[in-house]
Amino acid sequence: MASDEVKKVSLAVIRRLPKYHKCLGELLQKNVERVSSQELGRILGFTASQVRQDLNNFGEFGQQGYGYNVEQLYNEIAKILGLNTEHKMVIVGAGKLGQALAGYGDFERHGFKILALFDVNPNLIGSSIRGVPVHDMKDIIYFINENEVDIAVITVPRENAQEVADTLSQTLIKGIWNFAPVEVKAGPGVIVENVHLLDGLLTLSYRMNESRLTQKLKKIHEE
Amino acid sequence: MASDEVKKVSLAVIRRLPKYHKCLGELLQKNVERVSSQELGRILGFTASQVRQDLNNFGEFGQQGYGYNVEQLYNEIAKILGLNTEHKMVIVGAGKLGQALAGYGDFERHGFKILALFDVNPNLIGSSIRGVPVHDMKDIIYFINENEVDIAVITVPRENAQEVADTLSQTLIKGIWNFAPVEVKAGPGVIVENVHLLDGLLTLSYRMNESRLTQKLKKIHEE
DNA sequence: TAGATTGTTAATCGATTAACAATC
DNA sequence: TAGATTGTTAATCGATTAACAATC
Repeated sequence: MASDEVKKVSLAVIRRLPKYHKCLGELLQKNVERVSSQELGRILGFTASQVRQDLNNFGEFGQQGYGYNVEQLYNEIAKILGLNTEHKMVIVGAGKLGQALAGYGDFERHGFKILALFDVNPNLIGSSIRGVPVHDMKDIIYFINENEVDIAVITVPRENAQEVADTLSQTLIKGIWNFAPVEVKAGPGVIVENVHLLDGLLTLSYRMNESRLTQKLKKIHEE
Repeated sequence: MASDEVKKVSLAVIRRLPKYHKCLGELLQKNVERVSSQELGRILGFTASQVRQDLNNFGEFGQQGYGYNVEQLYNEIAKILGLNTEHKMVIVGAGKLGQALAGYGDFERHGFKILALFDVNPNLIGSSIRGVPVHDMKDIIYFINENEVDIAVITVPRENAQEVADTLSQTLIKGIWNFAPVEVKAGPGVIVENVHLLDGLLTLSYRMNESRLTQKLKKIHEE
């Protein structure tokens, strides 16, 4: 049964797809018509070889002697990323972070439409943030199922994050994007992407620390 | 000159360090005294072998027949991550995201002290957000140098991000944590960590799309 | 001492890079 | 046609896993 063996695409490749997508979008903006794997690699800091290997995971998008058509490749990658259909999102937690994400235009621009925020705070319920209404947390299950919401963003405090994920797992939601600093689990068929903001800061701190040490070592050596 | 060859630690290892740190912190909280590489790996989803390899990049922290002392290892990793000294941060951009980060307790808890927010908006300048004052962007160079600020967080709109990074490069700042959706560059000696929020969302979208396709394929096959 | 578990070397696996025939 | 650049196979490189002697 070799025919339906799904060639698993590695996470490393997947995490590069948004970079290609963004870069091609910028080229498109500049009215660039075609691009070679070499040029694309140069811009992104990848080798031409890697660019070709990456893209060939998904199909043959190029043409020998020509390269890749920017618009076509942009659209192909959008399709691979699932950006050809509009996604409907809700944000759970209407605190500062929830509000920040609700106002972040980049999401809408890529077809992620934010329908509502949800919160338990009666002072927030009924208000609206940059045109996005804040609803009562009590109504979330009904709302998600009724509006065929795809993706829920969790921006509640750590203590409540798993509980929210459990509630969401009872709905028709397909993806959870979690900003609370815990690894939340969801029901089967629900894809979870955990964001670890602190990790990025600690990595920065490590690199600052390391560069300081390296400089110190250099100095010692020069003496 | 083999003696000062710095064995470069791979990025993959570095990005795991915050996970070890967090996990050990939780074990410490639970008063667990010792932990084996096997147990630590089990919790984090790594192999015991990988745990030992990772840690041995930085020293010999364990003891045969015993494992690792939780508190000691926690402190060692904190030191490696540069968490033994307090870091001073400022946030550039007092919009919703800047405000959200200013109120995020996890940073302080790990020794990252937020001294101030900076903005150009006269309505915000002079106010304070959860005890953190908002200053005029004009004063940022003086403030950073005077207060020996380590790290600057950029939460301004994309258009202004590089300009802010250029300004910061004129100061004694050591690290930049950039949330604007552009890859900012900084002067020599300044470490930059770019956060790509949208990338995470696109990766989630890809995985949702992929799982949908996989299920479709399965169905076709079953028929 | 005996059992456990490390640090470390060797084997395996996977991802990146190089090379080149195919072809536009 | 000649030049360019792909898709793809082979070679290399690096990271993960396995194995085991050292030792607490």
